[in-house]
Formats: sequence, C-alpha cells, structure tokens
Amino acid sequence: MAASNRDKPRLEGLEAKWDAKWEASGIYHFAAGKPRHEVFSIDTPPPTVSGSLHVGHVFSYTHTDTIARYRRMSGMEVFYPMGWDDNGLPTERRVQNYYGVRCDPSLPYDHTFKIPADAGNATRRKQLAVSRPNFIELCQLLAAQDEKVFEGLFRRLGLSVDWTRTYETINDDSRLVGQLAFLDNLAAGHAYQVEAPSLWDVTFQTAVAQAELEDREVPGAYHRLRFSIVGPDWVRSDSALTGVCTDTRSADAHEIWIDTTRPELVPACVALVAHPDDDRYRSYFGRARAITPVFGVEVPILAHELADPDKGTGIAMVCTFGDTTDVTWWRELDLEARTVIGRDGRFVLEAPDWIAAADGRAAYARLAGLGVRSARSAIVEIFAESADMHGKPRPITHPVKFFEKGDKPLEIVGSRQWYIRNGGRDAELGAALIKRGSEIDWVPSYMQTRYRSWIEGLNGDWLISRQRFFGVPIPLWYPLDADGEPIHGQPIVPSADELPIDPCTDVPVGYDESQRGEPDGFVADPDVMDTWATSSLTPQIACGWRRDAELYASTFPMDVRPQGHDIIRTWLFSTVVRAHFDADTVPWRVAAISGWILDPDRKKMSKSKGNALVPTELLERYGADAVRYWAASGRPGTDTAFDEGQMKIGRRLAIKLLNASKFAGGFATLDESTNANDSVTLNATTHSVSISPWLITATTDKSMLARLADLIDAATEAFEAYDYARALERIEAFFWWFTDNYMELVKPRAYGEFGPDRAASAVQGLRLALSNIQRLFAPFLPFVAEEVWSWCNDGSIHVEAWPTPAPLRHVAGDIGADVCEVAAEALSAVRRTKSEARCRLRTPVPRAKFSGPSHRLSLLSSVIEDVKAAGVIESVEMLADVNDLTNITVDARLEPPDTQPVSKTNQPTSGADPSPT
RNA sequence: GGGCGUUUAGCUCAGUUGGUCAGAGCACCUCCCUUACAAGGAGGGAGUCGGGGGUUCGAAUCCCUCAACGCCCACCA
Repeated sequence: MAASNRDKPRLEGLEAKWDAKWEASGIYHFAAGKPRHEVFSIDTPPPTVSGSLHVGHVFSYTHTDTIARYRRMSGMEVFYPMGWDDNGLPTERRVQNYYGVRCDPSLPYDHTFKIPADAGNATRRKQLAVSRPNFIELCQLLAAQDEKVFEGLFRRLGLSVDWTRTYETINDDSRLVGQLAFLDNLAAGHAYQVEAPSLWDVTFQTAVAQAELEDREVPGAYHRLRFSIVGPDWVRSDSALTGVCTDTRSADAHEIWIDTTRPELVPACVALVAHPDDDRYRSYFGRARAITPVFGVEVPILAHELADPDKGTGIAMVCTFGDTTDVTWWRELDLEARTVIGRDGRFVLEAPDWIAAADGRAAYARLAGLGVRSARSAIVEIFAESADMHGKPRPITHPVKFFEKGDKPLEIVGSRQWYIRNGGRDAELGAALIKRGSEIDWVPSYMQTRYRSWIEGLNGDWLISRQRFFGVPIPLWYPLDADGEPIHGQPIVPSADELPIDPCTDVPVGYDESQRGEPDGFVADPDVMDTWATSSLTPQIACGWRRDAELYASTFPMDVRPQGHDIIRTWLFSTVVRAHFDADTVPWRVAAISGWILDPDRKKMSKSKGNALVPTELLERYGADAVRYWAASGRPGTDTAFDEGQMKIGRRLAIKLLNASKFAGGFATLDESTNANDSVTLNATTHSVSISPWLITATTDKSMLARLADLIDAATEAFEAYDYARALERIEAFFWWFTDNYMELVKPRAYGEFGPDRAASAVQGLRLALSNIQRLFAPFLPFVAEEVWSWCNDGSIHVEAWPTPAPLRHVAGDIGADVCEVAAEALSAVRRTKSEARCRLRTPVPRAKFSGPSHRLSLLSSVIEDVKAAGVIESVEMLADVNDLTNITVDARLEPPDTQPVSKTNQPTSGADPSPT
C-alpha cells in the first residue's frame, strides 16, 4: 500500500478498484462439493431486465448481500447465483417498442432478417411483422443487452454474487427445467388441460391467472333494463311484485327490471338470478321465464345464494360472461354458454343463432365488430329507442378486474388452457400448502399471514398457459384425426432426453415435418407457459435439479428466498407449489421479505408516478457504501422512506472508518520500531501487521474489548435472525462511541505520554478493535472495509472470519465493559464543562472534582490516568455522592484560556464553575 | 366487508421478556482549524411515546376500544 494513499484517504475510486480485484481473485465463486450443512444457498430474485433500474433494486438486493457476506465470513460456502428474468410479456412488449416489430406466428423464419435500423428509437406507426423465431431472437438479443446494464449496477453496488453462476429464465437450462417439471406434473396428474371460461386480456390476447389480477376503480354506470315475463306455469301474485321496481310504477306486472353495468351483454344473457329467500322473486323461480329486451331471447329465472337482494333491484342478469360471478352461476346452475365477445375484445360479426327475432338480429348488427365501450354506447341508444331502459344510466365508480400489466378490463372467454393444481379446487392440497408455509421461517413473521390468506382465497387452479411467444413452450403435440381435428385428450409427450423442445419447430418421434397440420398428422400446442411457471422453478434451475446431482445435493432445499411482499402470492407461492410436487419439501428454510421504497409522500415509488430515481446517480453522488448504508438501515419487511440524508450519513461513516483505521495503523509498536529508530509511522510496505494481544495491559483497553465482545454477540445474534438493520445499528453505535470516546481517551497514551509499554497497550488495543470493527462493517460497507483491511492485511476481508467475542474476553480478563463507559462519561463531563465555559477542549483543568456513587468512582479511579490525559486535567478529587446514584459529574476549575474565547458571552450555564479567579 | 402492518422530537427512525426507556441521527443553536477525520470535532435546546379506557407498586411496552395512514384479500350484477 502506497503511503500516499493513506495520507488523505478517499472513497473515490474504491468501487472500481475492488470490483476488479474481487473479479480477478474469484473470492465470491461457489466451491462445489461441500456438504449441504456447510453451504448457504440463496434463491436470488431474478430481476425483470426489461424493466428500468430503480432504487428498489438497490434496496432489497443490498439486504440479501449483507446476509450473504455475513454467512460467508461465518465460514459458510455461499451459493449466491444471479438470474435474469427475461422470459415473458415485459420483454415482448419492450422488443415491440424498441425495434418497432410485432410477432406474427403465421410467418416463416426469415434467415436474412436484419435488425431494424431505428432500433432503440422506433417510432414507426406500423410495426413490422416478424416470424415467431425471429421475434424470439430479438427478445434474446435485447434481454442480453439489458442484463449487462443490470449487472453493471449490481457490481457497482458491491453485490457478492457469483457472476459465473448466472442464468436467464429463457435459456436452454430454464426451458429444460420448465418442461421437465411440467411433464412431471402432467404424469403425476398435477397438470391438466380443460376447456373453460377464463380471464382474458383482449390487448395481449392471452389468458391470465388469478395471481396476475388487480382491481382498479373505474367509472361505470347502472342501467335499469326491462325484461318481460312469460310462462304457462307462472301465476301472477301481487305480493310478488311489491318492490320489484318501485320507481317505474309499471302497470304491467309482466315484467322485471334489472340493474346492470354491462348492458352490452344482454345478447349474451342466459338467465336471471335472485336470492332463494327473496320474496319479491320467489314465485318466479323455475316457473316463469324472462324475455331479454330487444333481442327477445327467453331465459330462465333461477335462485342462487350469491344473488344479493340489496344490490340493484335484487335480481341479476347472468351473461356469459360479464364477471366471475357469472362463471359461478353458469357452472352451478348448468346454463348455456352464449358468447358474443371474441378474443380480440370485439363483438363477433355474425349474429348469434340464439337471437331469432328480426328486431333482435337487426339490433345485434349494430353491435357487431364493436369493442366493448362502443357497444355499450350503441346498446344504450338501442334501449333508449325501444324504451326498455328506465331513465338514464346512473354513474358509479366500481372495482373492475384488470390484468396487472394491461390497461383494458379483462373479459372472460371460453378457451382450452393448461392448469397446475394449487389447492384452489382441492381443500386437502390447499391445507398441505398452508402447512408448507409453517415449515418456512418468515422474516418478518407476520408475512406468513399473507401467504395463508392467499391460499385460502384461491378460487381456481393455476392457469399456466399463455397465448404468447417469448416463453417456455408447452412441450406437447397433439395428434390430428382424419378430419384434421386435434385430439387434445391424447397429447404426444416428448421423452426427457429430447428436452428442451419447441413443438412449433420440433417434430415428435414417429412423425415428420410434412405431417404438421395435416389430417392424421400432428399439431403443436401453440402456447407458452406463464413467466411464473418458470420463475417458480428458480431453485431447481439454480441448483442443477436433474442436471447436476452434486450441486443439487449441496444446495437444495435452499437456505433463503429474499423477495418483496408484493409477490408472495405469485413467486413465493408458486415456488412452494412446485417444490411440494417435485421434491416433497419446502424450497427454502427462510423467506426474507423486503419492504418497498416510499417517497417522502409515503407513496410507493414507481416509474409511472415519475418519482423513481436512477440508482446509478445515487451511487455516483454518495458512493456504493453510503447507498448500501441507507438500504441496510431499512428493517426487514418494512417499507422505507427514500432518504438521501441517510446516504450522507453513510458516506460520513465510511470516511470515518477510513480515518480511524488510518490512525490505528499509524503507530509502530515497540517491537516494530526497534529496528526503525523512532519512526512513528507504520512501514508503508509492511503487510500483515501483527496484532499482539499480550501487549494489551491497560484497564481502559481491556474494558473497551469487553464492550466490543458484547457488541459482537449482539450483531451476530441479529444477523442470525436476518435482522441486518439491527446489526448495523448496533455496530454503528459502538463505532461512534469508540471514535468519540475510546480513541480520545487513549490518544495521549498511544503517543507515548506514559512510556512505551503503555503506548503499546493502546496501539494494540486500537488495532485489535479496528480489526474487529472493520470485519463487522464488511457486510455493509464492503468497499471501504476492504480498503482499510488491505492496509494491514493480506487477503480479502470478505473471506476473513466473522469476529467472535471469546478472544477479546480472554484479553479483557475480569475487566468489564463498564469501566471504559465510566471513563467516557467522565471525559464527556469534562468536555461539557469546557464547552459550556466556551473554552477550547485543550484548555488545561488545574483541578477536577468528580462526584458520583462510590462504585462508579472506584471504576473511574482505575482508569483515571487516561481520563486526566485526555481531559488535560492536572489534579483530580473524587467525592462519593450517595444522592447521585448514576452519574459522574465534574466540577472543574479552569484557568483562563491561553487565548480569549471567540464568543463574548462568556456565561457559564450550569454545574461548573469556570471562574478564573 | 375480512385481514396485516404502522403511529415515539420539525424530519427519518431505535427502544428485544413491563422497572436508568424518554433515545439516536438529521435539521436547528453555541463553541472549537485539536498531531485520524473541517465533506470534521465538542456541546445544547427540543417529545402528553396517535386518542380514550383498563391491568399493575410501576406501561411507549400487556389488554380493550376508537382514529388516521399504508398494504393484502374479497362474488365488483
């Protein structure tokens, strides 16, 4: 280490310097072959690389890194891989925008395809149609670029990831694992396909799963519509009419009014439903039938518990399908399916055959081809013309289900989809999965509640098939019958050694390509799996499941899954499901849940709100250690306010560590200086400076070490509980006490005021303490800790042993932590007296009187030499004061300062008597 | 509608089984260029611990209740 670097230690440049050295030395590489109990394996969250970098990445990944570094120093072989989530819709969408293309699966692969010249800046209105294989290539290309950006940030942040162990959720390995696991699930009956109504995003033209839904409050309106009543069995009952529609005063009782927010779905109406106990409608059930307005379709009037008598008129129109309740009614009441909205979200062009009346068909013609919103306007006009709508639509705001990534309300359409069982239709499986949750240690513990309540609220199995392109393909083909129709019940399953496959380009054994799509030939399952179907296998992907038995045995089940609380229902839950099926175990022992970053308004920071900050700017401004300090002060699971002030404090802390280390290393001890005359600076070329604990003889030094030992216990205990924030808080508090009090107390002695032996004790005490303090800070401030460590040691601090208290207690012997605390308190009292007298701290004190309880005074007397020297006190008097049970107070007689204090208002304010007379 | 969390100084937050628990840092004010550190250092003022009840010798801490904020979930016609 060049001495010049130590003259004025700086933080600038440390990140590039040490990142390069860590990369070169490979200290974070996982050494395979260790037994499971010596390995600490981390299921790192693969960031969505198509998203933008934001401070949230810095925040939660730092938490994990502190844990990883702690475990590494504690002697564990840390398995800390990094995945990139490039699979799925976000990448597709980014590729579309970035290159100005869209995927057209009907096109053949274009070998001559060239990347559009305006990539990154594509503003063409008309997107270029490209084949599915070309589109996937673009996805992979762009994802690879994006991954570099993320890796750059994470390296800059100092994550101790093993960068030789990265994976992409779309790479061959992930596809292999995803397809193997799927085929396992299929063979075991955990995966199945069914033709059923499912939630459908009309923009992305894909089915979506329950876990991907979110409710949004949107404006809507109630429309009160008239249905006529017919039926040979129906006997009119006046009582039955009471309240049916109090505000229409209809003289004709042969009608029912319903309120709906989806009037455009009247052509898809299949029934009216009211509560079985509702006296207003009871007489209709099973006897009368209703005629839909305008369209003239006859539908039954039925009873069902889910109908809410207090909503609208108490009777609901069942359509196929307006919402999930419609699906329930459709299924439980065994109703027909009358679909009018196609997969593109538009009304089908052909008038449905169940609408027989000419008026009805004419009315439908006005809806054909329209989107939902336009159709709603159109039908309101139609009903207004026919006088089947009472009054005007009554505006309301109501929650509507959206795909979390979409911006149009979801529709429900019937389609054939693949599902994996997740307990949503099987109480026994649900209970087993809830029990798995109890086998995991949750940090913080209350997060388990979210997991449990999500499972308890499931209303169906996990829909995994997506009608998209950039994902892991469902690895199946279907035989075609003589008419060219697929036989879905007899899928053609590839063998494991064929995987991964893309059935759209690969051909099943026993067929050849010419038979694709031909009668008696085969056809590919065109779908890909949902991105969570791959992400749910991150432990299997990272740990080498079915590919590397040794790695798998030493890393799985993993130790910890760090993640945000917003994806407990998706990533966490689905991972538990897969491990339950694949390995009959939980995937990890601990789930460490991070909170979110809130901006100063206590809103979640997000790009859409325009308040997200670019993390690279923060790293530039404050340095990685400072940003990590801020991140690590956010407690597990707790949402944390974005606070640049904390980064400033972190920066100051890092600088303090530099300077304190420089001071401690800047002395030559007796044994070292014998050959170097009276040199007082550490030989700049000497590495591996020895620490000689046996030279520590002074009570102050021993007591400080006892206090440090207590700190190590506290920090270790906090880390074992995954509470990095508590560990940091304790370490930091000790360190400031150490610099402000201990270092000031021993400074005169270290400079030799009491002779070489006493100096050696101080210097060795400083060195031993700093050696421990540097290691305690290493998980939080890896760059500055490595820098200061390198001044006196060979090798990286990050593979040094985590401090243990026993050696320090051995040195301390029977001296307790309380001695130096009393000394610090006495010194502080002296300083206060001087400060209140507006004197310099170097002002000599001719006589100081310390008063306090006798047991504390006796502790003080054992270290009074250091207190006198640090306080520049010439003589001391001690007065036991039984009234003052706790505190040391000082009555110092101060001489006139060498120079007059700057302030003119030289007024003592309390306690001390600074009068110079 | 159900559930989870939060509420302590102007700000950001500690406060572990009830008893040195009224704390830290920032900000503010005063002083100090001191041989690790002026991007420093030494001091100081500042809070009805969200409100109300209760248990206890004693409550920021335990119980009940209310309120505000945030989040999760819910069948939203």
